[in-house]
Amino acid sequence: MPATATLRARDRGPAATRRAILAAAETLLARGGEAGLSIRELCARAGVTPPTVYHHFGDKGALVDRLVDECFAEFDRTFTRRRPPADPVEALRWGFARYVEYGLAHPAHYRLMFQRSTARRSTAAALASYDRLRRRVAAIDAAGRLTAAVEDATAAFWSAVHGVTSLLIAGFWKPGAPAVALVCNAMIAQLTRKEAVHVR
Amino acid sequence: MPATATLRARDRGPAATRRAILAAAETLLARGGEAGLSIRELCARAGVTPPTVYHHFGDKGALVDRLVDECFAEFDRTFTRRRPPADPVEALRWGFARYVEYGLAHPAHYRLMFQRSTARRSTAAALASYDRLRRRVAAIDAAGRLTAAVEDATAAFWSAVHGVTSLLIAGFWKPGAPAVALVCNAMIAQLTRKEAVHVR
DNA sequence: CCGCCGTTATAACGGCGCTATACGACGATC
DNA sequence: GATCGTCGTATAGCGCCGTTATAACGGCGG
Repeated sequence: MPATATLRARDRGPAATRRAILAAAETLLARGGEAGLSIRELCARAGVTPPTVYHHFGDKGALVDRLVDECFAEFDRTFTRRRPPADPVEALRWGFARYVEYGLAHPAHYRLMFQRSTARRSTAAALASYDRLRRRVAAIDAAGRLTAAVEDATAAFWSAVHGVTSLLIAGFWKPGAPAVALVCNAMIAQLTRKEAVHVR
Repeated sequence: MPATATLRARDRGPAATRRAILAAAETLLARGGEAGLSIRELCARAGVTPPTVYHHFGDKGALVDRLVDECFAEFDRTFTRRRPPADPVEALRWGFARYVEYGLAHPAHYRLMFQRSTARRSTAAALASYDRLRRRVAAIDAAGRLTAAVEDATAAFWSAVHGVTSLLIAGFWKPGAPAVALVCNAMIAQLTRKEAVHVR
């Protein structure tokens, strides 16, 4: 039993209550996906009653938005915990591997972040993540090794790695499937080159 | 007002009732996505009461399964309505365009077919669709123009085109975005070749 | 000490998926 | 032609959901 749930909300302070609610939401999401994320079940786990949740977050959608922000924070940590290779193309390949890893480790989180049915506006956290990919691609371009516009290549890379990740998560094939490497390698081979080309 | 809903179920026969239920389900899916697909709302539109639905389909999941089957039938029609180019590689490129077209025309259907949260077993209809793609890829291989194993290349092609389609549907970029063509072209350029290579 | 206001709780509303039960129509049986 | 079983459909209700009107609690400024 989590310690945060043993205390009633009254004896804990608003900030801790917010944290307990988000923590319970994350647990429920991890266990039962978006469908398993129920306000009432969440309240039982967090030692809180529904009006408290609505007081702090407004409605369920807003609560999920905050949860997605936390997911993106953890997603970012996946890329910053370890150092990428110095070579910009290898760094991109390394980033693809981390991306797929995150999806497989947190499938419910991934679905919420990238496949939410109700189209919400992209949060700042999501845009920041996308921008990190763009900077990686820009670094390849700066080295004279990108064969397309930075903006387009970034979108293409994300599309491809998102495609393999979502099908992996959906269970259409297994983690080590050759298709995963095939897609990543094909995109890198086609949109980058081995040697720098100096355009003046 | 649809004619099928003006009659009470009693005066219509079981087969027509089934059809009316599925038709109402499809309308609701198209209008409000999976979340808008409610049994009770569906009943109101089909002129039917809940036990009738459960008598015919078992539960909501099974009803959705049947609906997905119908989606795959329409999906198939997208590829058979028009003739693909004779060249096998161009036929694949043509198929990618039809695939993306279908996703953009029927986003809620697409999500249900390929992004359903509750992982159901793949239906025969879904496997048949995948097999059609595999045959297209096998035709490229038979022409000596595939640079990977048929199985792996098929999975890779699907991953890539699914990636662009789902991000298009999610609204992350617009239909004409360069990334779409970039991904499709990169995959084709990397996994096929222009001229046949005869390996004996 | 009083009153205010942010925070939390009680209890309820309407809608959901689903079902126990009962009723009606139709074909088989005598 | 009357009887009966069976299949299809309807009534009414259960337990869950997200959400909210209302009220009680408790720390803080007066």
